[in-house]
Amino acid sequence: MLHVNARQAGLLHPVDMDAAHATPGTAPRHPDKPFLYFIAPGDDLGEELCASGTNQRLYRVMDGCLAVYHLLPDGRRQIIDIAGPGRAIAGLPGGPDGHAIKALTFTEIEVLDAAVNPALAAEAAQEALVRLARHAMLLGRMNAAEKVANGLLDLAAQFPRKLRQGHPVLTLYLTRNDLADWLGLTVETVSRTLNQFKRTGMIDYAHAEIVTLTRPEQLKALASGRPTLIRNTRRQGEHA
Amino acid sequence: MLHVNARQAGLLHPVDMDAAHATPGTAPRHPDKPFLYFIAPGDDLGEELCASGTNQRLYRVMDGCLAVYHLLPDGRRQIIDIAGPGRAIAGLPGGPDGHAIKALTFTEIEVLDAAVNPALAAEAAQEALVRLARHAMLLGRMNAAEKVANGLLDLAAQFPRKLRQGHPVLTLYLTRNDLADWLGLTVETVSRTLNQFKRTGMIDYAHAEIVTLTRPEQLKALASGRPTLIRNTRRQGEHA
DNA sequence: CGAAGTTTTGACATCGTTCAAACAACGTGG
DNA sequence: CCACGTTGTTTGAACGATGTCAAAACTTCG
Repeated sequence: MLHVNARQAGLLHPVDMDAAHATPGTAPRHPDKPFLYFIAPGDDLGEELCASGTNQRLYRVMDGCLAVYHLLPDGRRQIIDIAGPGRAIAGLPGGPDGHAIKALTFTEIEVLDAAVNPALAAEAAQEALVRLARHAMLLGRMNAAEKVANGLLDLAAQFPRKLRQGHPVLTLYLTRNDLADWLGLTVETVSRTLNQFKRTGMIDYAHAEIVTLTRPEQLKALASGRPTLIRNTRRQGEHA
Repeated sequence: MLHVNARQAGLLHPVDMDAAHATPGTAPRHPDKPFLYFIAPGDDLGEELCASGTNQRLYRVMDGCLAVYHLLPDGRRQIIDIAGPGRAIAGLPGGPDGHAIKALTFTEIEVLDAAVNPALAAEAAQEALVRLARHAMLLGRMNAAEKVANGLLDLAAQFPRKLRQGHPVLTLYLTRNDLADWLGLTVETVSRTLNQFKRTGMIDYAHAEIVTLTRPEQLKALASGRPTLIRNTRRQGEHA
């Protein structure tokens, strides 16, 4: 039997393996019409798919998980956004400033031409902007615990989830490494923070990739950036 | 005689003081037509100006400098973008996720309705997205020196500048505090980094707000995130 | 001159990174 | 079914970059 681990299969979302294994990189046959596409975990949406010439592409995630990221010549990586089912993201025209997009699990996307769907394109840009601005706040002004709390809540909101004993259960399509590159931390710090959350009872997990949010309210309090009652001494970026 | 310091007046850009002092917050009389507007340093573009009802506003900076920022309930601030002459930025509809915009010097803007200029709106959104993505990389994956180098080069590119002895001269409309909130650092670190750049001859300044880039190439090298020849040991966010 | 705000500098603390190693999960090939 | 390699996660110990706190030096301006 073919083994597929929780992260890849998503547990909640079994996929058609044959379709998922279709080689990516093949240009859609009818670029003007919606086109369904399957991507395997780890695969990049290549240049061909990302932007063909001048006309900008739009991707709607039907199922699975995409990561939009940038690389430094150096090798450092920053994941700009994580997109789950329902999200539409724009493939910026390539070049040095063009971002790359990668699937974190078996993912089904709909490929559209931005010129054909200006309204959807505008909406996608708007949402990306709002999310990125929030993320900049996170990257520039939050500490490790706040970052991880925000990350978990974002993922919980984006990915369909079951309740287990009344608590939201979340399948992480991101590895600790992905989380680190998304939240501007290192793998070790992410791991330590998650384990700290587990010890204090805010979350729970047996397998690294399946997390139960046992105290979402506490996570929300941490994530919100509200002043803590217990004397918040922080000064970084503080304004009267 | 009226005294105006270098930061406020911009030295290179004398402004009509009477016009500049016009009280902000007054709604444009013809929202559908381009409308010129003057803002004094420190003034926020209020709700009235930022977004009137459902129709989104667009601002084109004619002269001066705007900062787009977010606040945490906490008081922490993150400046999302700095916009100089020529830049067009969108005023997102208010609400908890709506950003605030503030003038850092006497600033003249043109107020447009996004619905009336969809092309310009799309272009502004696109540029904002590209810049924000770059900034996320900076915030999440760069050290203090790289951040400051990038900040200086960005400002040098955005603001009209003279050459002094062949070197670009830059008027900082941002205080050290603004720089810190933009780059995800503290005032002290910004100050120390700038002084370090001065000591090593990459930049020079007598007044804190007028900076000469004496070795732009070195700044660019620092800012680029290229692996240094002298054994770069960094590992954070690194990928083969 | 004196008050207020900004920048700089120093001493010290700390959070997050670095480095190293053990551990766990998974898949492959014998 | 088991040994083994690979990849991801966890943990510990030490270090260091950057934040924090405090105060002095400047600048601006009344």
